[in-house]
Amino acid sequence: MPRPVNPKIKRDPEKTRGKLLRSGVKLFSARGYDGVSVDEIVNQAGCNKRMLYYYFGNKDGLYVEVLRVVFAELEGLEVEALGGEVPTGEAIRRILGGYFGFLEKHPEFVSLLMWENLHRGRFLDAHPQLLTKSPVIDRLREVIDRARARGEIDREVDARHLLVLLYGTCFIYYSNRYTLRHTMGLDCRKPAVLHEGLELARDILVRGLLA
Amino acid sequence: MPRPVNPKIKRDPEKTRGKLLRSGVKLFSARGYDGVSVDEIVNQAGCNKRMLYYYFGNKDGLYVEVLRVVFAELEGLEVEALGGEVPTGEAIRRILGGYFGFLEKHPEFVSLLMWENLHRGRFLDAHPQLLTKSPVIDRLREVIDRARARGEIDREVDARHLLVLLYGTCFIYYSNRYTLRHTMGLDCRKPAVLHEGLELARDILVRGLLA
Amino acid sequence: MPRPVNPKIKRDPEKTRGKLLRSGVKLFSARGYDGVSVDEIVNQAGCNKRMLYYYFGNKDGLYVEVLRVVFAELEGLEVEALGGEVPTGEAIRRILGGYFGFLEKHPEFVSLLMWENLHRGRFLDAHPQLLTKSPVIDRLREVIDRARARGEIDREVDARHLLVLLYGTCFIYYSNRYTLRHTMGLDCRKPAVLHEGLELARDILVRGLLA
Amino acid sequence: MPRPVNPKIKRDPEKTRGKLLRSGVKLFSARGYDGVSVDEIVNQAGCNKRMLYYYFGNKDGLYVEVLRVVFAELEGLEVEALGGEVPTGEAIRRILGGYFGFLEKHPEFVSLLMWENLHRGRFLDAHPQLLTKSPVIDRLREVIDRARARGEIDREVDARHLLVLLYGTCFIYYSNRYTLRHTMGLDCRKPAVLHEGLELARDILVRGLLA
DNA sequence: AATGAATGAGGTTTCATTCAT
DNA sequence: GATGAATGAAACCTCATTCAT
Repeated sequence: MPRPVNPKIKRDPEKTRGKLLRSGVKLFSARGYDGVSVDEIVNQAGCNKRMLYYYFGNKDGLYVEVLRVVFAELEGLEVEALGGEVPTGEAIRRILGGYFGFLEKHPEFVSLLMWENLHRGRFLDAHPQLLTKSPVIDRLREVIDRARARGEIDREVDARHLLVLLYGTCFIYYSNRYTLRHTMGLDCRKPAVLHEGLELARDILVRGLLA
Repeated sequence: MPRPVNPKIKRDPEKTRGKLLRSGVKLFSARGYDGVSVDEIVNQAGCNKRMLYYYFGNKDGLYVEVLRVVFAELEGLEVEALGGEVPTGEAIRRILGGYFGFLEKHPEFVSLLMWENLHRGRFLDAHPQLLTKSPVIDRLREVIDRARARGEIDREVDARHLLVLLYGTCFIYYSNRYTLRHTMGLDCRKPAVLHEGLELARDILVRGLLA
Repeated sequence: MPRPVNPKIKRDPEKTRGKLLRSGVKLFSARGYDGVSVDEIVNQAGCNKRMLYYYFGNKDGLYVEVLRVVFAELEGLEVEALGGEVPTGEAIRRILGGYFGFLEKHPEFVSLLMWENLHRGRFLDAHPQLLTKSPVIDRLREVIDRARARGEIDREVDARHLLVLLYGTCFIYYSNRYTLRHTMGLDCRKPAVLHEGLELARDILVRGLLA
Repeated sequence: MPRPVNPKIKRDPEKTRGKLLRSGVKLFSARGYDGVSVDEIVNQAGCNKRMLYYYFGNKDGLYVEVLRVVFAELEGLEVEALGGEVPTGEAIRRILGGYFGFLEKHPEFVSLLMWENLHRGRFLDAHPQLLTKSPVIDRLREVIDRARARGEIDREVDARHLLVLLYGTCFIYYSNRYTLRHTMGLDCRKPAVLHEGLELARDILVRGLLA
């Protein structure tokens, strides 16, 4: 009598590795490197503790992979929409809208970026390829150049600093979500509040650049 | 007969408490709640471990005191400069300059605020008085009202969102110091870079508001 | 009603440290650094695991202290008996007897010396003061000089190599106790066997030196 | 129809087994049973961990095979040179020279013998055939008998103890290589030092036996 | 007010071994 | 004959906290 094929596939390397990685993303972004124990990660992943070391070497190794995966989400930030004949104001509006949308959709990105800054770039310095130069900068520089050629902008504008201005305007709504409630009385979990912030930023920054 | 006061006071409660508090500020801001051990704090403070429990109850207690002390530094943020007849543009310029100056002088404030946001306001929720509403908001509202009355501003502007815009513009240069190096190629430790950022922000935001 | 004085003294630092040290001597000599776990040591010492780290820093720290204590037993090896007017042959006999007696009384010394040699002097290189130059060498050199002056020895004899010869003759009976049973059929646990070895060594080495 | 033999043999059982064995010899002799992990052995052997269990059952099994191989090297110790008409003094000189040469050429033998003694013959007791009685003893007994018959030796000499004396004299230079540097100031890695030791031993032991 | 000694739980990592293919 | 995946136990060490003085 032939032994029936076991329907439970027990050995599935990619699945185990993937579950560990997803648990890592979730927990590390929520509580930071020091706030998460290896035990918690493997419990959440539903696998043996030894497997983490098998696939990632150690806790650091998993953390680096988590950063790699989450920071790679940046590639999903559309930048093509800036090319060609887009009017300058519209370009600025699109960048701001793009950042708000991206940060809204990727809270783990916000958190991990903050953890990394608090750790003084501890892991980024060891693995510089994890976070590369933003491709938006070059597009923004083109936008600025075109606008200056057309006379819409009447002075020199450093694309890097302008981008930081745009980015910081959006980032604060997600990074400081909890303290803004206390200091500004704004509940940044409400879509309406975020929308108000985005629209004010669009209004002022477009005017300010083109004035 | 009263015991004569020993001129050599060996026990100096305030000194010990103060040293613990300063060690806590330094270490908690640098490495966060989970990244610091009680042993490290008392070693840095040069006192016995038991003293921490004597003065602050436990690790949490010290942490809360650290937040209290550091967040209280906000009171040093001069806001009087906005009163009276300051022109609108100048007011915006002063707020931006004030934030840059404050964040530059209080790196522990930046860090602890970030830790607290990453912890979803864990300690702030339990101790709401640690971080109160910014007094700048009301001053800014007055500035806006005056400007609208004079016709310098031709639309409704929410003071809270405007302040977030101003604040976020400054905060990003300190909170994301390490990742901006990778993504924007900006070294925010250099005074010149910070100065460029401040001036661009002043230029664009003043124009944008008054346009 | 006054609370009676607790007769059980619970806090006795020197006792705890001492028990840890004695457990270390016993276990490390019996099974080597790698063969013993911290848990075993503290169980044997009857104290908490944390105490080992409190008193010795880590496993290495305890091991070094163990070496220090056991190697210091060498100081008990009497060397005064060689001074003065002792005849040359008697001096050699005394050294051999002294070594046999010492090794017999200090089996942990034999073991730890062997472990250390197998580890290529790993700990000794880091702590050279643990094992200093044998004071017997100088005494033996005097013995040789006197004997040469008297004409009892008719050639140059290097005291260092002569001492190794004496020492090796004794040491092998303790270091190779288990394999000598297989290769030579000698049970070195029996006092009679050791006595035979000592007497043959005395006979041959005294004759050989003075011939 | 017979399946044609594949000329490219990918599976080479003896090669894998041999590599594991050589890795075992190298690592076990250098760091002892407890100091080596199965992972290290298979990494050094360049094969899969499962292979160790396939060929040797478990870690113990490999260790026993390692002892077998290394202890079998003893057979290479020439003893024929003692036969026949060799003068007594020359026989002693040859045994000493033979031991020095053998120990020099087989450092793993020295180490594994020491590990085994430190483990109180743990593996030898379970596998007594690993280390058999030295054939040199019988030859030495013949030498002694002949010498006594010729009147060169004027007293009873136990061949076993004499051989331990010869052996211990040589062994100490290799077993205690590291501690002799500290206690005697002798660097036993230098050929000149070993040569001095051998010659002094020859001088004294031949004289002492024949006196 | 201040201290050194002590604790149990939990931290990260490595161990020898076996499973399923 | 050979492999990568998986496991539970145990390794060394650190944690926040409390006790007895």
